[in-house]
Amino acid sequence: MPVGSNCIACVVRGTDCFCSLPEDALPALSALGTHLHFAARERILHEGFAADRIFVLFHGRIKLTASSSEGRLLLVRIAGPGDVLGLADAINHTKHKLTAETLEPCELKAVPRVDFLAFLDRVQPASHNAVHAVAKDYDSAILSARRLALSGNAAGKLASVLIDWSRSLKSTTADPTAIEFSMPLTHEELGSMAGLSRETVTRLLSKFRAEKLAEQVGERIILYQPAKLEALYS
Amino acid sequence: MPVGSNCIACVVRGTDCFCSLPEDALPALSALGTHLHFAARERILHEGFAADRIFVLFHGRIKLTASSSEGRLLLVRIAGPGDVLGLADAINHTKHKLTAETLEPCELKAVPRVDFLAFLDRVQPASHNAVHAVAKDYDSAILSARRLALSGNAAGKLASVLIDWSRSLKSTTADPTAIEFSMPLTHEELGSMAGLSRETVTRLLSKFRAEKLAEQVGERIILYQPAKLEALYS
DNA sequence: CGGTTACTTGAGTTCCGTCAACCGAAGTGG
DNA sequence: CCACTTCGGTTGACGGAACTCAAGTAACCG
Repeated sequence: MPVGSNCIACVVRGTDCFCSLPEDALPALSALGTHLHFAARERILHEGFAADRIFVLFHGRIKLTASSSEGRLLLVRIAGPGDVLGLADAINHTKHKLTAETLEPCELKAVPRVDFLAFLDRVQPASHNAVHAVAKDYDSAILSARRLALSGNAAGKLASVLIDWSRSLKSTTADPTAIEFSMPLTHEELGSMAGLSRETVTRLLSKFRAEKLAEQVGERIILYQPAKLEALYS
Repeated sequence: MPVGSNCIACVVRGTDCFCSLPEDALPALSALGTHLHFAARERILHEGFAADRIFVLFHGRIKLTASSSEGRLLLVRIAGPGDVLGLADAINHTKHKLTAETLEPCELKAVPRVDFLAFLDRVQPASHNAVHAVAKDYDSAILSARRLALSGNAAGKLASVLIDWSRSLKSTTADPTAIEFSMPLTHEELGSMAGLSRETVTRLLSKFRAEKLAEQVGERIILYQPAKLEALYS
């Protein structure tokens, strides 16, 4: 029973996870909200809609995007187990700034906004986790902005996406050797992370392969020379 | 004595201000840290350095920027009275992601990280304000990212900067008439907010003036037709 | 097998960054 | 007071990087 509606027995908890709470506070978290299941490609949050509840993600990955009225898309972050969705906007009582869509079947818990705020007031250490969770959203937003503004050219932007993604997986100190990981995104989605068109992503990945910098095999990415990729932006 | 080292008598407090605390919690805030004065163009925080203290801004404006090693610059936000600087990174104990530089002479209070964390634990309602403050940083980061990624062309990006700035001043519902406000930024700085070159900003402002959309007079900006400007992005 | 979705590659075009020259205002120092 | 510098703004010319359009391929699934 690794993951489930029972927060007390759940093993997802890590330093970076919202559910990391003192033992005696877990029952209160566990009692909150209702457990839900979503299929792949379903929308959880809708940009522009009122933030009347938050979601805690147990299992699966969810992409968070901003969109323009012309259909242009920006992929800000991929959320994983232990992440909270819609927290900042629930606390400020503002409208959602991002749309959330499952990439695969997902398990999550929905908590009405008012219940969650009451929980934060009641269980003191949970405030820590809330700040931490918002700070995590902040980090990814800053990372997106940096990438879009500071990476000189298209190659730099794409390299930045790949490197940042690899960093988000393991916190090992910069290793000079190859890194391989799963990245279940289409070129279109990669493009919307880097602010590039689908075609440009394809062309650049071909170029990276030709130069032995990185390669895409199925849904796995291999970075042969992370250092050289990093040198593309700076 | 409108603004000073005495938090209890200070009038800056507003809904969006970190210093908005219950009466009985103000003395604790007031007792924290040391009061400092900075001249214009001084650096308060340095990107990449350890976040060992936070700053509360009393008076003056401060620009928050990210920079690439090649000298490219992104201006993320202008902080004003009541804002907290470096909060997210202090809480996560990560390095600063932005550089802070005064635009004009500033009064602020420096609080060592550990003292501030202790304060958050001790004074419960302060956690609310902390989340709120981080959420504010989050908002501006998202706004930057949106602008850079979703505004189709240069005109849209610049229009987005102007409109967002005007929105940050007054929360009046969208008024169709002209808006005038002070914007003490050079074209260079405007460019680094929009991800544009200095020359492009000049050209676009000339174009906006010719089309009676907006005008820059000294350090004041007048938006004659906010609606048409908004139509340039979206 | 048809249909869909994603990827690939080429050709044409446009937008904006860069380079360059110039101007006016403000500040500096003798 | 005036020469000098600096900074910010303005405008023109040019070129290149990336977007768009288009056509075709590959993989997958009913």
